[in-house]
Amino acid sequence: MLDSRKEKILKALVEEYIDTAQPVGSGAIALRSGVGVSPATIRNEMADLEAMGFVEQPHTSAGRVPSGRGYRHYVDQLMTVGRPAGPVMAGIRDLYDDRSVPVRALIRRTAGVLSEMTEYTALVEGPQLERATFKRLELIEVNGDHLLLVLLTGDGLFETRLLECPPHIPADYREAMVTSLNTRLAGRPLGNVASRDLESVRREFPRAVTLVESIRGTIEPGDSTESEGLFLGGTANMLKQPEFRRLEKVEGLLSLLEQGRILRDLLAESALAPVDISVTIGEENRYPQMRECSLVTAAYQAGGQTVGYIGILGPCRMRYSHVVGLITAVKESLGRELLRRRLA
Amino acid sequence: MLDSRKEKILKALVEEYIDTAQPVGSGAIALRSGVGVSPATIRNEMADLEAMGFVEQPHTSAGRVPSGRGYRHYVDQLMTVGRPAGPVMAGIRDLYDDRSVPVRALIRRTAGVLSEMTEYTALVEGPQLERATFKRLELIEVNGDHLLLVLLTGDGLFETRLLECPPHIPADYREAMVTSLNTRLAGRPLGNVASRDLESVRREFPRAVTLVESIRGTIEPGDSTESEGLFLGGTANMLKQPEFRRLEKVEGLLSLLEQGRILRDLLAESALAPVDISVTIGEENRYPQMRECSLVTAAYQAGGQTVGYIGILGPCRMRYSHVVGLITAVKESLGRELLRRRLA
DNA sequence: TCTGGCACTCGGCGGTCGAGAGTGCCAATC
DNA sequence: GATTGGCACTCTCGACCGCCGAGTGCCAGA
Repeated sequence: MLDSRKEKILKALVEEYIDTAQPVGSGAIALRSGVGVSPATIRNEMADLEAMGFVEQPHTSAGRVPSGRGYRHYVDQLMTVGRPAGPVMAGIRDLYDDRSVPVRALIRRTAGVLSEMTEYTALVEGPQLERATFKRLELIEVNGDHLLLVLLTGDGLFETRLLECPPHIPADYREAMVTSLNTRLAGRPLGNVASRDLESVRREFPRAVTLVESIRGTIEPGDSTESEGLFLGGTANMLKQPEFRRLEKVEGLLSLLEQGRILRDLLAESALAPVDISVTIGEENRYPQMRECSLVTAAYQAGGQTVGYIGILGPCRMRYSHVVGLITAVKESLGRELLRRRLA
Repeated sequence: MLDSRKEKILKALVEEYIDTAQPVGSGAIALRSGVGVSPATIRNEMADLEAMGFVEQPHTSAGRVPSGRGYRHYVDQLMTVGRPAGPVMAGIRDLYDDRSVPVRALIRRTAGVLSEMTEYTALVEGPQLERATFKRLELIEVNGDHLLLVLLTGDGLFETRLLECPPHIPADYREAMVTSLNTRLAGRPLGNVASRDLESVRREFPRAVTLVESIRGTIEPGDSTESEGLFLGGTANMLKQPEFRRLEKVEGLLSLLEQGRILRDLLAESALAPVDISVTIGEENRYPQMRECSLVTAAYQAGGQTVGYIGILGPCRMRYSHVVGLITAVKESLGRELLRRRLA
């Protein structure tokens, strides 16, 4: 589609624009691209690129700016992604070397570090109950009328919830019920605990129906309208980008970032794509508030299973190659660490 | 200090400015204050108020704007705080009527609702381990080499942590150690678990020293650099305020809001004041990024004990009476709900 | 096919100007 | 003595204007 000189020019143009945030003129490209022709020739090529929809002119007699299509081509074909530099890799490793830090904190820190390293906004979702499998549950007596429910999952996560304990249930009756639940549900994905199983437990232990009901409420993930386990880092970084100097643009964006539910869907959805790292550019985004942004996402795995998602949100004029390299490194380290914590 | 007419004028001026965000002229006050004198008279009074430092003039021939001192006098002496309207109170009650929602989610929602109701930024800190007392701990065997530590506190909170289990400790030896810990620490504030007690347990059960060490790591609150349990709501609301139209002002502010540690200190510190509700206005704030903001804070109690803090951050031109009324209502409801959840 | 030259276009910047809002002061009035 | 209407003055803000510079498109020549 594009001959090699046009590719070089487009690449130089995108990278120059990423650096400067200013429309790029033919002179700058002549210097930077290394194609060795004069600005006049570049101008002709740029007119072609514009006709093909890869670049745009903010107004006559300004330089060119990459269009959505231009960024897309850059991301898909032109950019070269490298491994992050040594010190950066070291920083990522350091993040995960303290084994006593709880998973939550790990995820939170990951978001913080990613946002610092990129100067964009980072979104990291940690392991979620609804993607885990049931391993075992346990009820701990707290006092006469409260029980603490501890739910252990296959990947070493656990969830605890305080339950009101219906009176007059003997401890051994309760234990028997728990044992029954444990054998029936073992290995089940929590996303769809068959209500059939719960039903039979309920029938088997009629005196504990309300208790079973409470347990169901905990292990069946709710409407997930709460954004537990999703962490943002560097939301204020958006304000540093010159494209968001206009307040009205950034306001809608920041409001969107407060909607945990939407962000989670966004992450999960775009990371579904059959590629390692998914990049959604400008107008490709579903939400109008994000039309001037790009979102780079990836799922991370522990033991071959997706356990969470990572995303970086920045302006379309994002340092894609840097971000993609960084996410790749982080997703691997994070996955590895979670696998390491997985219980035998 | 101020005669009653000046007070009326100052009150009208502050309230008009809160409504309009524009410097207030003598005409507007003549209409609003109800003192029944002409604008010319008001002008004379305003000149006095300016000399006394209660109001300022952005430039000659503009209206007046309240100074920090003016706001202070308004908050301390002039404003009338009422109970929030019926529907608002109902909204607050609704927030807490579902007993199955975990405390974390309750706190998060509180922040969300407060920010919506005020259109400012809400900060809510939930009950913290370090302010709780030790009740009991329990170790649950997860598998051969992991234990789940469950720590119950006096106010019905609990904390769980996964520990690596040192090998070759018989279960009954471990249980004995737990029992010993439980009797020694019962009722202790977690903020300062005496290391003397831990020391004797360590001596008593020499084969479990590493385990005791892990437990100590959990129950002694860490450096609390993590901002667990602090929730923000409506940070994007700051951008709606006309005083933050200048990007550079809001950027530092939003960055500050990302520093959980600082916010927690701020909340705890300002809510220490010997009043129910503390108001910190503009220049009174320690951090320069907050010099154009006011912070209204309160501690909330359950059973006479402070368990957390609430704060509302907005522009100096804040609707103080509304905010104070709202915080009062919320802190009572929230405290009541947490007390209700407290274990017998 | 490439290049240098050249006329053209447009946004940004600084300066000027008039309108409008609100003041301070003064003399008259209650 | 307090209050008031009148009036000149000050200052901001938006509109308007012209200049400058960057960058283009096009063309003729290499």
